[in-house]
Amino acid sequence: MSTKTAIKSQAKRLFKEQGYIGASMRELADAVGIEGASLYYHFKSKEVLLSDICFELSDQFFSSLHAVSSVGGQTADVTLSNAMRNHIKIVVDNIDASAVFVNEWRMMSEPAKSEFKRARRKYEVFFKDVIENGIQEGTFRKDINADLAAITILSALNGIYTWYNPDGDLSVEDISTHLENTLLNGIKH
Amino acid sequence: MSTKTAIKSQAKRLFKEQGYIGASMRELADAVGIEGASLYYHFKSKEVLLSDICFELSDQFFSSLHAVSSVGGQTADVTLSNAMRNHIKIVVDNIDASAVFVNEWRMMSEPAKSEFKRARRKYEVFFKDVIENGIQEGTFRKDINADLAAITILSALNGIYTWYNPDGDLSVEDISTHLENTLLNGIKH
DNA sequence: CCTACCGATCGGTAGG
DNA sequence: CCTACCGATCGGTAGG
Repeated sequence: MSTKTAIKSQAKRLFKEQGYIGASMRELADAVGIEGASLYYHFKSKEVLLSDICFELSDQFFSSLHAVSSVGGQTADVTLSNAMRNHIKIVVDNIDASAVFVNEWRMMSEPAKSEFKRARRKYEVFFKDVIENGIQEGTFRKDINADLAAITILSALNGIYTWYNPDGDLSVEDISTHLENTLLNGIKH
Repeated sequence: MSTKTAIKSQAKRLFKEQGYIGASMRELADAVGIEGASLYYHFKSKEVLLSDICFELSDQFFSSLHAVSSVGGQTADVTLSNAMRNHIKIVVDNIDASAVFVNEWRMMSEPAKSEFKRARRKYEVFFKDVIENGIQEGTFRKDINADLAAITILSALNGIYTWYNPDGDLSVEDISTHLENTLLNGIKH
């Protein structure tokens, strides 16, 4: 693993554990095994490190949507289920980066911050549109607010990083099945 | 409003906007209209401010549970619905504090941090127990994982602070109805 | 609640 | 990738 990759990897962990501002560049350098000043050979600033981490994950989320929407002729519930499962897998495979993505993006300055917000909104709108299609198809109930449902679902999926234990006995498959069930079918009989 | 109350109120806003570590005591003092050093007359340290904010909201959540469980003879779906609605109202009425509660509690040091985690887990377990009761009653489906469902529901409810707009056209009642519907009944027909 | 102050630490740069 | 360094800012205290 290159030094640059090692820096990014440790940055994800430290930004998650102590927050972007709480984690110092010296501490990061220590974790990697170099001097503080040497970090600036690899990254122009602390903030570039933050935006790299956030947009790297954002790109993964959009790749997933691209894969999901390139499969045509599915009913909305299948499309939504696929998008959710992909999202869950990305979060579980990138727990530290997900925490940064969810919590620390606000610390970016402009114009990166606005770009990030636009991307995140676009992602939410994809989910909203799938749900709206499902309502028109008759797959989903017509009394639901598609935008609110999309945000609710994504909140629950993004929350996974707060409780997921990589050493626990829940597989990605288990989590996907249960969350999909709860959010799409509800818990009532 | 007393100075102490004003400090806490501004601290909620600043901790939300800039994170606990990113918000400085000088900035907080400016927002209140006093000198930085004067804050220490009202609060022993920055961290006491943080834990006060977190535990104040935690207390509100537990008061709500107490009210919910003192009403006996309800089926689990009604109990869960009441607990969810109360939770949503507390979040919406305390948007800034909710952001701190969800994101910044990790910055507390021991023993407050462990105490906070225990309280939060106890709260989750209440939800889990209600769901388990509902499964045994036959109110809820028996193939759901009660603990996972509880955490999923609370993730979605806690996420409200990230998108709720106090000046928007969604009332607390609207939000409660839609989220309850989505999470308890699912979005499928 | 203020003035005056302090040691510690921060992100970042110069020059090699 | 390191040594040496810098201005700025931090949370907090002393004494009034």
